[in-house]
Parts: sequence; C-alpha cells; structure tokens
Amino acid sequence: MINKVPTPTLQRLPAYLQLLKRIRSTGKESVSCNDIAKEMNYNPVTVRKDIAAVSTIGGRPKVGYLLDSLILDVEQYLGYKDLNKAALVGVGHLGSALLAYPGFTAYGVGICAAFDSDPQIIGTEVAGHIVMSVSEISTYCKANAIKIGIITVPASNAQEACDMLVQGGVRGIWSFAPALIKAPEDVLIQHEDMAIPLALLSKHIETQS
Amino acid sequence: MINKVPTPTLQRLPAYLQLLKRIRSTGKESVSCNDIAKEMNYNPVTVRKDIAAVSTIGGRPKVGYLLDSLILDVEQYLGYKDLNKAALVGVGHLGSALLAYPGFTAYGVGICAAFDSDPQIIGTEVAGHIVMSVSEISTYCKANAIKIGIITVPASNAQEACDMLVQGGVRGIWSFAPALIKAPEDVLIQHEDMAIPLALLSKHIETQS
DNA sequence: TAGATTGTTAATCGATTAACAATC
DNA sequence: TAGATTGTTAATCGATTAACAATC
Repeated sequence: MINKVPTPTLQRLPAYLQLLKRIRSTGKESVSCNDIAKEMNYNPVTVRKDIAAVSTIGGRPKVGYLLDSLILDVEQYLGYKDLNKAALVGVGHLGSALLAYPGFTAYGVGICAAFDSDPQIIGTEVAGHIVMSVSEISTYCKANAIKIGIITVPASNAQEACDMLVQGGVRGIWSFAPALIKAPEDVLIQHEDMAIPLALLSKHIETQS
Repeated sequence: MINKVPTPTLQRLPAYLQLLKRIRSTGKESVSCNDIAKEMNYNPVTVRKDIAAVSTIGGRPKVGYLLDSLILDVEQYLGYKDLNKAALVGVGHLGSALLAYPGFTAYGVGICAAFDSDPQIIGTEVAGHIVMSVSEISTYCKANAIKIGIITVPASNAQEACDMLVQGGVRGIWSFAPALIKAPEDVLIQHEDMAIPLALLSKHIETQS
C-alpha cells in the first residue's frame, strides 16, 4: 500500500473492481496481472503498479493475486464500505433518472434528499424522495451531515445551487450542469461534461472517414 | 493550427468554448490567455498552447485573441458545425433523460432513433421518438448512416447492444452501462463510468476529514 | 518608449513502459 | 529444475511549466 496514489491509477480502480468481480463469479480464486492487462488492454506493468498501490497482501509468483482479498482491498480503498450521504439539486429528467438509479450505494454514495425550485415539483414524490424546496438546502445539509452535492439544474442556476450546497457544508460536488462553477478550494468539483466524450467521438469519426 | 492535438487539450476545449461564449455575451470582443487561465485555474502557457493548437489566426500582443474568430475556430475544431447522427439503445430512466435533453445538437450530435428490447416500450413515443425493437438496430443504422451509438441498457445487455451497433456500422460508442464492452479497434468506446467521479469525491472527503 | 501580451524554446515533472532480478 | 509470475529499478515519453524573446 502506497501513500499517494496517482490519479490515473485511482481512475482505473473502478474498472478493475468490476472485472475482478466478474472473474470471481466464474469460480476462479486468483488472477494474474497479465490476464487483467490483456482483458483491459493495459500494459501488465501498469496493472502491477496499480494493484501494488492498493493491495495489502502481495501477489504470489506463478499464481497471481487472490481474488477475494484483492476485491476487498480495492473496495476498501475506494471507500465503498462506508456510505457518503448526498443531496441532489434539480429534479428534472436527469435528476429523476439519477434518483431512480439504485446503483450508487454500491459506489459508497447514497442520495438521501432531493431539492428543486419549481413549486409544481416541490412536495411531490420522486423515486421515494419527497422533493424539498431549494431554500432548505443548507439547513438540511448541515443537519444531516451531507457531504456530497449533486447538481442537475440548468446551467444558469448551477452556481446558485453550488453556493447553497457549500453553505450547507458539502465537501464535494458532482455537477452535470454545462457551466463553470466556482467553490472554495477545499470543495472538490467533479464536472461531468457530456461535451467531452462527444467531442472525442466526433473527432474520432472525422479522422477515420 | 497543429496537426496532432494532445488529448488533454481536446478535453479542455469544450470548457474553453463555454467560457468564451460567456465572455462574449458580456459584450467583450477580445480576451487574453491570462484572463482565461485565471478564470479556469489553468497555467497561462497551457491556455496559450491549447489555443495555438486550434486557432487559425493568432492572438495580438497587448490585445489578446479575438473572441468571435476564436469561438468559430474552437467550434470548427470540435466538429460542432456538422451533425453526427446517433442511435440510443435502452429507453429506461437514463435513456429517456438523454432522449429528452435538447443540448446534444449543440455538441454536434443528434439522436435520431431509440431502441429497446421490452415489448411494452417498443412502439411507444418517448421525447418525440417512436421506440423501435433492438432487432432492427443494425439494419436501421446501416440504412441511415448512423455513426454513433449510445448505450443505456443494463450491464448484462451492454455487449449485445454494442455488437448490434457495430454490425450496423457505427464508428463510436458512448456507453453508460457499468460493464466492460469490447469492440473492434477502430470503433472508439467512450465509457461514462459514474464510479470514477464518485470514487474521486469519496477519496477527497475521506482525506479531508 | 514602456508594458502587456503572444509565441517559442528549454526544463521539469509524472506516468508509462522496458529491462531485469527475485520467488515460488 | 524450469517457467511463470511478481516486484523493482531504470528508461522513455508526453504534458506541463518556466524562461525568455518577439511584437504591438
């Protein structure tokens, strides 16, 4: 286990975890880094370094890494064991879809409140959550130790939503709004910019034809 | 204009574009890379290199870059001028949300067909699209020169959806399924892995407290 | 002219990859 | 033992940043 894990490694870990679980489901008990590398199109050394960064027990020559142990280590490292509470702001199409998605708890994040500014929507139930008014955001977040904010409002309201979440004490924000938002340095902003993958795809198609 | 633009640069371009448009909307006609850098928390040299990579006319000392011209260049480079046709597979919560989102055409991508495997859903109208059966994917894509596939099916069906899209001749795939999917090398797969930003957020929160 | 700004060349930094030793 | 595999050290590669020259 290494102190500072490089961001690229951290970003690959979720995909490793997924693969490891799939391999385990076939009944295997160990896996070599070469197998992982081949499956994911990575260099074997990259895989070995990545695993070395989070694994508590090393691999065994001729055998590889023990699946059970490795899976636990990765989950442990990614923080999938303890749940971070999240609040979602903006119950539109995308917000509703995220609220209805059951998979986030597997990633250590649980959405436990939803907010909107539309009186038509406030008070209605969406995927088991009664939508609250945005005016309650900061009070609610403080009272319930919410650590993550999810922003699914239009670009024009994104900064406002961010400000209220920050005031409520969240430490990280996952934003889907196509807007640059600003927060204090110690609040991490993860901007899900749909334009990026689409740009990469467009470029790829263009250069191929 | 440089031949091969580094991927990191390409990934920053959509954010530049957004900022440039916002600055233009305030009435300004030019912008310096220092302003951009300060606004986005980048190194000014990074900005200058990024812009040099896509700009057709250079900046002017003491003035900066002309906004109108620069915006056009970035849009041109990102391919926002000609529309790539896309087909979406999996009309669940997320799929419906994406279908209803009007913003993709601004990114040069237009969803023009939706497919699902559920007989209950096939034939219904979602956001203006009549949902077709997955069995029609490859025929439809070939006939309509669809170049991009969007996968919003459960993980267990992702590979199947991918295969049908590839058979239909798509050149790139944008997948939201939490699964590793495989395609021929010349088909670019953009995997939108929700687990990655969530992992980064969890890590950040953990290391702070 | 002086100063702001671009543009380029060189230095630095970090991640990936290659080479090889260690081990079961 | 031989061979597969891990683990580590060194080399490479590419992106970022620093230094500086050019220009209006």
